[in-house]
Order: sequence, then C-alpha cells, then structure tokens
Amino acid sequence: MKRTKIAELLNSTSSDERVLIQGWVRTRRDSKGFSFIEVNDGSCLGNIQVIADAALDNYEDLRKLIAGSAIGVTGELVASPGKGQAWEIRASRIDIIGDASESYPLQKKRHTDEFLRTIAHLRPRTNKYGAVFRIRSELSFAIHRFFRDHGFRYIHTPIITGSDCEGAGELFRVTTLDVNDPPKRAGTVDWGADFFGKEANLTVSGQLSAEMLAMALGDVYTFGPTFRAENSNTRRHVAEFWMVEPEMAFCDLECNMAFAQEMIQYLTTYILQECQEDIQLFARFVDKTLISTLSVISQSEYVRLPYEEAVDILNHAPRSFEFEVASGKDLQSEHERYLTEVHFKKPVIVFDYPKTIKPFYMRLNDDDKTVAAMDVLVPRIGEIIGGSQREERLHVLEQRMKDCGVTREDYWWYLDMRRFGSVPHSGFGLGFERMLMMLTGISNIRDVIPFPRTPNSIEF
RNA sequence: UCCUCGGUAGCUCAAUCGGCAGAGCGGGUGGCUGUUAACCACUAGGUUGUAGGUUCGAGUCCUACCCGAGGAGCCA
Repeated sequence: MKRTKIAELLNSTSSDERVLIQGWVRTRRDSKGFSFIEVNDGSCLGNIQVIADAALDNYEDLRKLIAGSAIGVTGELVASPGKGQAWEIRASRIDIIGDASESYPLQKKRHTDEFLRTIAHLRPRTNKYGAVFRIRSELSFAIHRFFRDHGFRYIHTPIITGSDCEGAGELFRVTTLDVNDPPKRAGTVDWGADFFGKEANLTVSGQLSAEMLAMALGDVYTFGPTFRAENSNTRRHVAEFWMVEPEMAFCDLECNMAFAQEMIQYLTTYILQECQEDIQLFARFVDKTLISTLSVISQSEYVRLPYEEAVDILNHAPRSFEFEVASGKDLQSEHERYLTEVHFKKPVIVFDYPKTIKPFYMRLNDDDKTVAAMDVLVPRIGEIIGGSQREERLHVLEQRMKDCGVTREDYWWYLDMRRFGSVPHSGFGLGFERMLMMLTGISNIRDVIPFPRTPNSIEF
C-alpha cells in the first residue's frame, strides 16, 4: 500500500477507510484501553493523531514508544471527536520501523537554538527547523519560477575558480599538493605543479562568469553555493552560503534597482501565500511583528537614496553614532539600521557610492567620483542585496583595474568581452540565507541552513 | 581578529556573605484518564567546561586555556 503524506490527510474533506502513513513519533499519551500517538512525517508542520487500541497485537511494544521512533500506521481516517484536530487515524496495524533510544535529545518543550545547533542532525525534526527547511525549499522554487517567468536562463558558473582576487573577502584554496611537503621553486610553493597548473580557489561570486553568459543569452542568473574564508563571527555570516545572482544585458542601474525590488516583493508574497502555516509559527513564536514587516516589504515602494543623501540624513540624525558618518567612508551597520529601522521604516536602496570603496567592475558615473553601485538594505538584516551596473567601456575598465591594483592578465577574458559588442549591463547578488532570515524572523544565519559552516565549526 | 557576557543532571535553570548541589521537563516504574506541552505518585540521574591557585572549606574568589552567544570589522 502506498503511503499518504500527513499534509494531505490533514486537509482531507472526507473520511477514508484505509490509509497508510509513515513518520516519526512526536509524542504519545496513554489512555484507558488505548494510546494516542502523534506522528509527523515532515510534509507539514502539523502532526496527525493516531489511536492505537489495546487490541493491537503489539500494543505492549507500542506503549513503550518514545519520541523520535519511526512507525508506519495503517488504519481508518475518521473525524476526531477530540479538540485540537479535525482528523485522526484509528489504527488497524502499527509497524515499528525504527525504535528511538531513550536518549533521544528532543523533548516536547522548547529548546534553545544554541543547543539545537549541537544536534544539527536531529533539529530538522523540530517544528521550527522543519518549518525553516520547508520554507527554504519553497523559496528556492520561487526563485526559479520568478526568473523563468521573466525570461531568464539558469546558468551554472564554476565553483572552482582561477581568478584569485575578485575583491570579495578571503578565499579558500583548492589544491591537490601535499601540504606537508609541497613542491618548491626558488623557495616558494610551485603552484605550476598543482592540479590546474596555477593557484585555484573556491568561488566567492559567479558574477564575472555570469556577465559572459548575459552577453549571449541576455538575461541570466546563477543560484549556487559561495565560499568566503573571512574569519567572521557574527549572526549574519557563514563561510559557505547560497547566492542568487542575476545578470542582465541592456540594463542600467535604474533597471537593476527596479528589478531587485520586484524580485524581493515577488518572493516575499510567494512565501506569505504558499507557506502560511509555517510562517504563522514564526509570527507567533519568533517575531511578533513578522507579518506587518513582511507586508511593508512586499507592498511598499523602496526608498531610493543616493549615497550622499544617506550621509546627509545620518549627519542630521537626532542621535549620535558610535562611528562617525563621513562622505567617502562606507556605511556602518548602525547607520544602515538607522536608515531602515528608524528613519524610513522600510527597505532602502542606497546607490551611487564613492568609487574608492567599491570594486573595479562597477560602472564609473559621469561625476568621476561615484560608481553605479546599489545596496538593498532591509530592517533587521541590513544588506540583503549588493549590486551594480557593470563597467562596459574597455578603456575606463582598464583604468579602474589599474587604480584598484588588479592585474589585467588574470582578467584578459573579462576585458576581451568589452571588445566585442559590449553593452550596458547590470546585476546583483542576493544572499539566500539572509532572505530566509528576513522571511522567518530568525536572527542567526546558522539557523536557516541545515549544516552551517563557520570558523572552527564543520561538524556534521 | 577585537570587545562584552556566559558555561551547574540529557534539556531549561536555581543555589543568599565562600559553608550539606536543587527544581521543572525528559527517562524508568506504578496509577488515572478521548488525551493533546495530559495529570498524580515513586525512582534513577552530577569530575559544577578544562588545568592550576587562594582557603579549614570553592559552583561561588584569582590565573590561564577551551567552548558558546551578542556586538564590531568584512560582506551576501
């Protein structure tokens, strides 16, 4: 007999004489002559209540079931006489598929996130983490659907890269050399003897590759893992995370900003509609203001704020900051939070940053001082998107690389593209986990990815 | 990497001025009951993060280290 998912049964409109469910015991209560077993199979937040009658031939074993055990239940789906659930299953047969030991660490009470991180292999079985990972899946799907509906092509850019200085954080080296005894040449490691014949690293961004595909397919996007070896210890950083990077030909900064807003709003609306039950859990237990926050994000127009105006607002703010606000310096976390949480109380897109604090590939504005960069800042999370219009003019790009100390030889193909039908184009990177934090109200990024990688932590 | 705070039973926490290491939950046993974070009774469970030190006596004070969290920087 084929198993039915619990999500389907809980949404039933009629009873059913014979169903099979398989899942894990969340809790069990005894009554006179029978036992209530609540089972969850991960298909939805809710459990289904199973009535195990004492007449079942393995009833003595069933009475010893504890949370975490895996069982299969065959029985009749009937309207529940009790309060708290519409349907329940009167079991005619219950198979114990996998017993759980009494040391099963998950209890029916609330656990701290810190403790659950130490049992990351089991935490998906809790209500909260089950909900996060279902939303994570739905958000992934929504991203593909959004881009497909907008005529974008999904592309795969390399995970291992030979570009050694893309300007975004520290890199993880990839090598097959014997680290204890590497081949040397003139006293230093001979990378020419390594697998690729030169130094290789894990990618920090698929952008430069994506630009090449955008120059052929028009509108493209990547959605894949990204690696940063930065020694960051914050609730917003992990060493391995997923990033969505659209790249659009014939698109300027204005077009880029409009698209970024449309995308965030589409995704937020999608999750609010498709994951109502799971989102409600976060609205109730994690962040009481979640629904209203997400309404603002999904419906209101985002503030467009030139960098210089942002500095101006901050300088005139009726409060002081720990770090001074000065034109030419990057905005600090506290400044971003003031703009989104206090001053505007909604997402803010800051654009036209000083060229001195941005990488070489961003397009130089006519003022020769700023570049066509933009950051989308949202309340509580801070920067969720970083993007720009790319420099499509060969001579300007060459000059910028020189100014930024980037060696042209490493990017010959990137420059070469500017010789053959170069067009204005733009793109951005959306932090997938940060988007999940925004959608769920979860405050630590380690709790929206199943097995987080952070400095000194690669368990599981 | 820097700053701040924390580490006591499987989990969440308490322990007064330095004076017998406790509770709830979870586990086990028994009872009761269409229950639903069920309830009642009993019971087992501890190298107080690690290593030193001060003291008649250290969970408590001192030193070093380890681990965790929050903030900062870096960024998505």
